Amino acid sequence: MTPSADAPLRIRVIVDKPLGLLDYHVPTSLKTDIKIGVPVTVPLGKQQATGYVAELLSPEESAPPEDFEVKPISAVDHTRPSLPSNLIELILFSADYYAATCGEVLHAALPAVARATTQRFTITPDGLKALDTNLSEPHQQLLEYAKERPKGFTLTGLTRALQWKRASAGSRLRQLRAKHLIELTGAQQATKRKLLSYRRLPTPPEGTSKLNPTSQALLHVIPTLEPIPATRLAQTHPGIFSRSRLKTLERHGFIERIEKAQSSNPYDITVEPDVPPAPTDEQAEVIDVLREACSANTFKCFLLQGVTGSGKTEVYLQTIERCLAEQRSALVLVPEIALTPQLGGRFRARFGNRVATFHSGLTPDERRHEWERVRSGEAPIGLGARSALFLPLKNIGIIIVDEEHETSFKQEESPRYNARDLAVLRSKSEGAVCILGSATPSLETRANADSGRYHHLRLNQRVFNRPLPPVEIIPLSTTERAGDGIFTQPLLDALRACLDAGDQAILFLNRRGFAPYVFCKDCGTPFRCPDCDVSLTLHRRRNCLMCHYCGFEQAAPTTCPECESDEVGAHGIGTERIEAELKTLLGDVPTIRLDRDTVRRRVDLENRLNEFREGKARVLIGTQMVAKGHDFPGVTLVGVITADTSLNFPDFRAGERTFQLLTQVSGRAGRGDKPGRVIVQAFETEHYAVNCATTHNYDDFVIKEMEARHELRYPPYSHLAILRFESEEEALANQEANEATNRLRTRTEELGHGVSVLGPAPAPLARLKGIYRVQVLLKSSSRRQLREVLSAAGGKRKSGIRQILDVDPVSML
DNA sequence: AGCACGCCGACT
DNA sequence: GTCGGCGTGCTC
Repeated sequence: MTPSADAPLRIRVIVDKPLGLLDYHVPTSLKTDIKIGVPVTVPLGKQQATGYVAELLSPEESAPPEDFEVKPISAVDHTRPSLPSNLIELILFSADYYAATCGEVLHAALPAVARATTQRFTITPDGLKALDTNLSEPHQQLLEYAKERPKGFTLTGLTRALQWKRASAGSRLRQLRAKHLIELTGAQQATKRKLLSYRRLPTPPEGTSKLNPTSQALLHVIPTLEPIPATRLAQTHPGIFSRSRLKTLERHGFIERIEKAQSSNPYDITVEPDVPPAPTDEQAEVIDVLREACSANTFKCFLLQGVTGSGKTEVYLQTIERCLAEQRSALVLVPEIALTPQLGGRFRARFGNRVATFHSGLTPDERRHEWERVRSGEAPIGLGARSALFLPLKNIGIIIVDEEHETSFKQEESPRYNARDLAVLRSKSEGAVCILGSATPSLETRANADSGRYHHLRLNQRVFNRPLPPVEIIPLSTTERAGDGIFTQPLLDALRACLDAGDQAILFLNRRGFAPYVFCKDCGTPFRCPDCDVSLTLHRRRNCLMCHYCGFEQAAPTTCPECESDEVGAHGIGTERIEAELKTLLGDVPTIRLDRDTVRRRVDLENRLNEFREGKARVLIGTQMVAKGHDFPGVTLVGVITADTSLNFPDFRAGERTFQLLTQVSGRAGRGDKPGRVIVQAFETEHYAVNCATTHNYDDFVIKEMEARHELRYPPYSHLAILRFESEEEALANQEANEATNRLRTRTEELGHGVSVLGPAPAPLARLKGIYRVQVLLKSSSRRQLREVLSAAGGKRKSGIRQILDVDPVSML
């Protein structure tokens, strides 16, 4: 029975604040507009907040509450788009599952697009007069800042510029506003600017010769077909770009200005349409199965396990094609690091502007435009990292998670969601097909495939039947070393042979800097980070010691601060040291180093990888950055300097990570016409994570690793949650952790549940950025029981301490 | 997140 | 004595 038209309507709203659902009632006049997903403006304390309708309560459910007053919503916000109800549902579920507020999830889900408006402030005439009067120093600074910005400024901008805490910046702003020295001038969307794009006109006007050479050059980098945004031109051709030059070109009729960008993904604007290649027999079989599942219109989850180079992307493309043909949309999630224009390029080549891509290189304008293209249905394919999970797609037919084992799908701040797991859930609630793709599936996913919950598909052959490269394993403990001991003789010989043959090589070590341990040779004192529980790494190029966790930096010492000895030693190997040693051993072989020290932004990575691909260097030295997804046809040798660096991490997934990394990096060899070769140096040559990677034997690895997990009751044989307490005061952190543990233990006993409460214990990184970290680990074979126990976790809020709940953690550190 | 309330030190 | 700084708590 439908509620009568005059019955009071009560709703629950997700506001764009870190809060839970809030109740409001709807004035009769607004009733007809109210549906799930509709944007509304609501009174919240003294202010107006923006939010979305999440629930319509039936009259029976909406008994007037005792403890608060239900206010009416102010208005339906017609300036912002509605969200599809399936997205609202996903947000509510995620908040509940990961113990976050739905406001936080909303915030993470919407790219500053349909979100709240940013308030802009300006100085008033009174404010200008008040400068240099007897105001407090911070107030003076604030007014100075405001004076410089007649167009207005935001709280965030102010906070950043003056390096204040947000809270104090806010209260100072409020104080000045109360005195009418600052006023609120607008609450428009922060990015109101139009995206200016330019297109070269096919018929140039008379008198081309009048242009100076620079303008000529600029003219020629402007495409004739698709307009290119001015911002992009500025980035790609900083030498010849200038705003006035563009204006001149426009005035003389060489180019035209387009205000609303037609192609919103200027990043890879020059992609040529491709023709789907004929799939291999193996691919064809898999594509058939997946297409059939898509046409069935019901939820089904697949694990697509394909060795590196087996052509998973082509399988995705051809399966999506079927979905689109059936008028359904597609969502593709890729790990952060793989978010290269390359993959986006392949999708755009196949599907043109039906793809909306999201990566960190987009400006807010572009991001917002892509989001709107998805929402309006113009782009039925959404491609992006983690947060793309929340794209407002309607009628989803397929969700693909590529490299599903990657840990970057898990957000390491609240809301601590795992996009891979939520992808499966979203597929289920949409009746869509889900594909989890990987060469080395996570143990969790593998277990689901083994149990039959997921359907297991395999691609065992590389395209063109290229063999996987043979892997030789060299024991570091017994093999003769060359030079200062980084290279064993066999690896050095292989490297020389590779270079002599005119080929390229990759050297991999998962550790940057020169040496990870620095100490006094006389008294043995190690150099440690003053704020973290880790040792400092020597960076020789920058001549400093660095903490890789907090960024602390100090000049490289020449004497020991304890005993004043001038014998300071450095132990261990980092990528920087490999580069130096290579110079010693091989002379002037051109090398490229790839790690966080040499690659700051995505474009750096792209540029360096391109340089290497084009043969500008012979050896590529790097951390895990070199391991992921790039094709280097010229590479015939991959050398792993120390395979077991990541094996000794105090995390039960250390073995899995090591295996995955080794498999990935091995896959870089032999991707061209020449066969490849991989040499792995290791201390623990007998460890199965090393062993199985060298024999390309995922299945054996899984058997061994599953045994270990089973024995210790770790996932996939249990579900985990970590409750962590962080405080500058060690005692406080311990005390809170103890109290919480007692509450949790009492609860488990009361409920008679099979939930283990382990700890409290210092986190593996017991101190980080000056904060002590104590944690409790909860294990249970039943998710439901785990959740029930966790409900006892919440103590009362206390100052000086932060409590973090991490459901399904991917990192124990 | 923002905003108000309420408690402590440097000024009239 | 008050002003104004920042810590704590609440928002349907």
